[in-house]
Amino acid sequence: MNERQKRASTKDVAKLAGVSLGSVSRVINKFDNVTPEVREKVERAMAALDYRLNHAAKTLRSRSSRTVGCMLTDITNPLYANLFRVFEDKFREAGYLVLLANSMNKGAWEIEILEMFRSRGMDGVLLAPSNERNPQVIAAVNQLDIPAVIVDRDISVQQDQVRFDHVRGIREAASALIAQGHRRIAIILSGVESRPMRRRLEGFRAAFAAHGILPVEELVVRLPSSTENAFARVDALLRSDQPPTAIFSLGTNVLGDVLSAIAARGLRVPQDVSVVSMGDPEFARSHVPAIATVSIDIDFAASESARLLLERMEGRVQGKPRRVLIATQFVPRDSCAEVPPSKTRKVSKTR
Amino acid sequence: MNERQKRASTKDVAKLAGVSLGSVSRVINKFDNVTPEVREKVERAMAALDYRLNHAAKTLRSRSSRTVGCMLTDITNPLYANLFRVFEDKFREAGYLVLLANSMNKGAWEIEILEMFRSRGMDGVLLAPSNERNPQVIAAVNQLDIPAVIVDRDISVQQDQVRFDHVRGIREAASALIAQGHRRIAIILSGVESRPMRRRLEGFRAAFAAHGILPVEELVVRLPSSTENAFARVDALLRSDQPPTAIFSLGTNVLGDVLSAIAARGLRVPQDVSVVSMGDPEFARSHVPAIATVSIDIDFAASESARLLLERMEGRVQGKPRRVLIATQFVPRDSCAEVPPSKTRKVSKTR
DNA sequence: TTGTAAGCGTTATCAG
DNA sequence: CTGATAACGCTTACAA
Repeated sequence: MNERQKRASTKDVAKLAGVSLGSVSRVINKFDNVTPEVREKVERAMAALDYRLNHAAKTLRSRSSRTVGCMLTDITNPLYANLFRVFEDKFREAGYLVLLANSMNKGAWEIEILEMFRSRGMDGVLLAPSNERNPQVIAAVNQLDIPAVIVDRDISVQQDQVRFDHVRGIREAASALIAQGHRRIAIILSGVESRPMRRRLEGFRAAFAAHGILPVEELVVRLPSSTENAFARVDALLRSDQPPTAIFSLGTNVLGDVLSAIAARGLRVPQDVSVVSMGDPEFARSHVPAIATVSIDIDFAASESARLLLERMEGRVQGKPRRVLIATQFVPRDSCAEVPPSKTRKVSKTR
Repeated sequence: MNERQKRASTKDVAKLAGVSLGSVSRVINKFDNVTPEVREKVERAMAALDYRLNHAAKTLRSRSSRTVGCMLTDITNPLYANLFRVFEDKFREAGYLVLLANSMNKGAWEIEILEMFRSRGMDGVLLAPSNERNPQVIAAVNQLDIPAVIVDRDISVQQDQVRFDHVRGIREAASALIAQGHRRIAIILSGVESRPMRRRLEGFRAAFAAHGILPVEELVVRLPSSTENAFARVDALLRSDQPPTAIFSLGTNVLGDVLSAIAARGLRVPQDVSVVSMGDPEFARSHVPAIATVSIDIDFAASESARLLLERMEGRVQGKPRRVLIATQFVPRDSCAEVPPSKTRKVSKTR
């Protein structure tokens, strides 16, 4: 790095340009009431001194950091990574910076992060607290005195919220499978107990209920962490006496594991096992056979969150919390088919 | 959110506690020379007023933001997401916050981000500029007057650098395949032209050179973006008159596509096609057959970067730039096998 | 339109 | 060990 010579301040610029501090500030902030001559003198001086605005001073004085905080569970989850990127883009356009903090599912960290957001003077925050049932976390969220938006959580707080209608998409998908004769349907859920997991299971059960039957509880698999490998679990299901005839792959990175486990046992999709995935990645579309999915428009969730938050931050909206519910949709594809007759009989025998 | 009552300052705390401003500051910063009584009075007052440190004021006065910047191409790339997370952890331990900025491969943004880092008073920065050949970006990096570490770039600047020895791992892997009789080896590279891509190709060519032969240029596939789907490209290769007998899958998300394309054509790994992947994800290990990989210890790169940067920031190290080269290694697994005799003949005919 | 000066909330430097 | 006071670099009234 270069020798660290003292950075030029507005005062230095004013002196060199032969104008006052106020004029420099007006030029920096693009005020109208500045004569072209003054503006040019200031700009010349700024260039000559390689002047940079000191953001801390600006924040201190103007009481706005032009920064928003973004608290997620874990950015290595591609869903969150996408959410962040779109959110960052929207705010960049609006002249804000986004500060990312990963809570890694730890309640204590979530509280710490919220403290930090306050201390650092965030103008607004986006929150996806994983500990949505932790009273201390809820209290900390409620005590926030800055605009906030909560993403896809069942948490009862006085802030704007954006949620996915997970139930509907999964219900549609499960219904379709049931209509195709499937009864032994496995569902692989990943991540900690939280809204997405809960709602997906709810939709799953609702589909069975609508057909007057019950899901097979042994086929409900909860992976403790979203990084956990699903291969062994799926493999075990497939080895059992009564293997599933269809599998919901609802974790972030589990589709590959599921397909790999199916192939490893010499089974075929969809002839032996039907598969439904989540989030509609490119991979699912190009796979042969194409994998049916429950689509989740994470980009839309991100931009809606950004919109709600910006409206609050800019004072364009006040009053009671708003709720946005984003639809999810079943996208049927070749990976789902009728249950093979032999398997149907086998199942009917046991019921 | 709650009603926004004016936040308490150190002055308020001092008044309520009946001590001076200086004493409050000493308590906050955990100085030794404070009597227990004073400390307790201050702490009580802070609690009563729900006092929060104003970070902007602290930064302005102390000339340290206790924040480091992290400029990456795109956090949705899992490799970068992991890098960030480990980096963030290390700095959190040291009492710093990490500010993430995605440059999305845009040179103009990279320059803008560097400006922003300066303006916001970063104490240090980690950079992985995608435009490593862009003179303006290089100039901007060189002009930084804060400690910096560059990650895995071929860029000639006066800063500490951490790099992977991509060449070696790929060379080992390619040599192993060549030794198994493979000649038509495809290599799928993703992302923009940059060090990782360049070096991997270099290692690939080096292995052929060592055996006195040349790679088949038509089998070198460059995917323009790291999000681009590789299925169609691999499918096209496999359909050709002279399909590859082995495939290097060196992009971040391409392994799934490669396996899927192979399976879609009814081919088997490794009997028909050998496969080598990159980065050693869990998925590769549990897949049947297990996928050979060129391992890349991204966590180690992140912690080494953090170490180098912290040493500079804390002034423990001065002087000329340091270079860390991190080994990559070929991990052979079942996905690689001898070329089937029929295919060997086919190739030998054409040479 | 421009200049002047106060003050944002902290830390740092002195005396006491 | 504690208190008073001057910065830090900027914005923002208000006065000229």
